[in-house]
Amino acid sequence: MGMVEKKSGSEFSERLSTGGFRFTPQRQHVYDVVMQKRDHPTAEEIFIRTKRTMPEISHATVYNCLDALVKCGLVRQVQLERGATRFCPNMEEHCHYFCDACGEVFDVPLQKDSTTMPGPKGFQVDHYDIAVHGLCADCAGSRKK
Amino acid sequence: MGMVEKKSGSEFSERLSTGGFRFTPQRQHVYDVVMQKRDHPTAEEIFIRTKRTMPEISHATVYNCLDALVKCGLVRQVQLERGATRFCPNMEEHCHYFCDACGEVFDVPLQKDSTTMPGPKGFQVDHYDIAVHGLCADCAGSRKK
DNA sequence: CTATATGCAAATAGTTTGCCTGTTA
DNA sequence: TAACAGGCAAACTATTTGCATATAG
Repeated sequence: MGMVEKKSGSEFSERLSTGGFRFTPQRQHVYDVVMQKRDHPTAEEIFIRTKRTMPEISHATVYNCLDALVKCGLVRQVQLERGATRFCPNMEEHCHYFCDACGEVFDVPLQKDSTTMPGPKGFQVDHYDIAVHGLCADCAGSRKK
Repeated sequence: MGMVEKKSGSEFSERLSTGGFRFTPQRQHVYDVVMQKRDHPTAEEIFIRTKRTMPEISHATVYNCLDALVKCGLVRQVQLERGATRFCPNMEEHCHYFCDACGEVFDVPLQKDSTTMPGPKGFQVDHYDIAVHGLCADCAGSRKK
């Protein structure tokens, strides 16, 4: 489930150059790291994971890579709470159920259609960012006690 | 339009105590400041505005007040981009159209119904947080040139 | 060969914390 | 008169920037 499909090497660099960016091994590594685990890591977490296979990578480069990947539509960026931005490998239209107690994030695919609200005149929509806040089953359960 | 209705003094302190908080003049001031202008200020901006009528207020207190107000359902907190959290006086169900170019925020009321997607089993929804990213009319226009 | 990207370190937000004093209920 | 809230400054976390070097196209 969930079309978290990693782009092949050639499609990856094509996407980069279409976006006006060069291919670099750092960008490839950061991309690989984000696609590898289907969670919602912060830049710091991605930095740590990337260092495992590329110890010389720097903080600034990770931010730079992530920005490039976001601009090319290869990963998504989400703000679920105060503090660190998270990154998401799932480029399918979906929303995030976020547990305010434990921080767990669940991707839920979005059925088309529902998004037919008229916005401000002339607003050119790029993408939707839908988060549902609350308590996950585990946390809701343990609060009842 | 937009039910941005400021609570009366007594209703305000009642809301606070229901949430387990005490009434303080600082909380009142911060609340007044947020309700006064229908925009989406950051904590820093609220700090600056509050200082005008209450020069001795501190940074930490503004954060504390805002947290209390959010927990009591008196203001909303939104994360629209990397960086500072913004606060919103509009407690009506609505979504935010956010211009990625100039940072302008537009509130758009949400018609009920549309939100009938099944989430993760047992997830206890508290609230929805819907942002629409893109370019406002002005910014979309000036890019065409 | 040249624009773009990297690495490093320092700078800058944004937010939180600790500690002591003041105030609310 | 407790428990909670405020003020201040320092600590922390997240992100950005400047600059010299390296590298992709």
